[in-house]
Amino acid sequence: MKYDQFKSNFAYKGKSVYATVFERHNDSIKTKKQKFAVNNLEKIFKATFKISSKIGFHEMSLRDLCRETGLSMGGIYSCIESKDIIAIFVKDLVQLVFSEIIESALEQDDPQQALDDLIRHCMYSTDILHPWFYFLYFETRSLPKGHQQDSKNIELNMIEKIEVLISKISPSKKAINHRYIATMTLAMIQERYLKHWKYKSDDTNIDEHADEIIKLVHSAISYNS
Amino acid sequence: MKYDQFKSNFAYKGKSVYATVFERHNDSIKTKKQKFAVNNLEKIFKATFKISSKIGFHEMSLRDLCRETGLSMGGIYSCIESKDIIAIFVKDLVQLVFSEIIESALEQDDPQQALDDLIRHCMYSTDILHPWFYFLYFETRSLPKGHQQDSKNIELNMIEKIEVLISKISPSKKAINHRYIATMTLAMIQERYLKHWKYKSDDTNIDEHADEIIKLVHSAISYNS
DNA sequence: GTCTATATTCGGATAGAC
DNA sequence: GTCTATCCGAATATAGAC
Repeated sequence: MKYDQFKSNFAYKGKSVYATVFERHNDSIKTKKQKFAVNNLEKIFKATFKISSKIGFHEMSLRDLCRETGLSMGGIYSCIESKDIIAIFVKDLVQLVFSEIIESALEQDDPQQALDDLIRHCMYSTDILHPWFYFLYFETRSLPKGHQQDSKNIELNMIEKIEVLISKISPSKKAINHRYIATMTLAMIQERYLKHWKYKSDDTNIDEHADEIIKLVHSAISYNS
Repeated sequence: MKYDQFKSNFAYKGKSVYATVFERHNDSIKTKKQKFAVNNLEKIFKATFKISSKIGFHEMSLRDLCRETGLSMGGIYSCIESKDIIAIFVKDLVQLVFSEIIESALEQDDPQQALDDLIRHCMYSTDILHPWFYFLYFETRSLPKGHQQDSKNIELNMIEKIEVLISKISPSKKAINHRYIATMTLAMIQERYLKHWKYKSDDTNIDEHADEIIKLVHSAISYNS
């Protein structure tokens, strides 16, 4: 399944992301009407990602956020109970998306196909939800203490799943350590969304990029000497 | 040249890093006696790295810095003219170290050996100066606008040099794009110092880790199909 | 060269009108 | 549900004593 097809089936694109956030956290959101809340959440997240990507989450003041969203302080606080909770909502959504990607890729029996799908779907979802994944990576330190380990576990869990698949593909020990290949696979996937500025003007599209990563992983798995 | 030998020849370890900072920036440092300045710079940088790695540079207040260094506000400001300049000094040192690593590795004629050395020396120097490189990666956004591009250029320059070496090793076009392999090589090097928390309790030492990266790069260069 | 004390600005958060 | 006005603590930076 290539990018276009993946995207058309993807549950978290457009407005539906904010609806998901609202449904998962409506206990802490003062505004109870979904229509109002989703509309403001969209403004708040888009503005947060825009400003934070330039200067960082902590340096972004709520007055910056008012200016960018067009909302007032009161309007902001009707959707979020504190500044911190914006980052927590992001972590929660990223966690949800990755867990669904993993679950879906592991449904099939062929480990080779499962690995390729996992790599592809990670790349596609981190592209569609780029600001969310980018934010979480760079702002994990801004999360309240209890949530920071969650963020690291999202990554460790993904590496573990990749490692298991590699070991199924190549049961005998090869030249390059499997855990190590798994770690590097994720690092290569992250490279694209973390260094977005490198790829904006690039002619390599995301399908080709995924192909290159998959080839590189295959070459590492089968490497001898 | 393995880690221990590299480290014993390395110019920027221990106190000499702070002496380098002082020499390169003494025009903006009020304290003119090297002995005093170097001593305080050491305290300031160590404290900055410790606090920033946990909560981020912007969230670190100068009062935090006073507490951690044992210096007063006046003592801090005798060595740095503003908070921002701490980050600028870091960028400057990282730039210096990488440019010397590149220059030294490219002195030899064999491109295969030069590439292996470049990878190894990047890994070793980013390990020895871990807090400096880690800080620059995560705090590039905290740099004053004019300095942010410098930071990105350090990375782009390294990738370019790696790409040239790969193309010398493998002049004919192979299955995986050379620019792409170069980009991934740097991403793999960075993986270790960016996710330090993964490797603290790991039994893989840095020489073995460098070996694995070099094997993986070789496998990518020679991959067919 | 280093300290304490202070000026001044700006942050997150809230109360109450509409 | 959204706005304006305001509280209060904390931030960077400086002035002047020692």
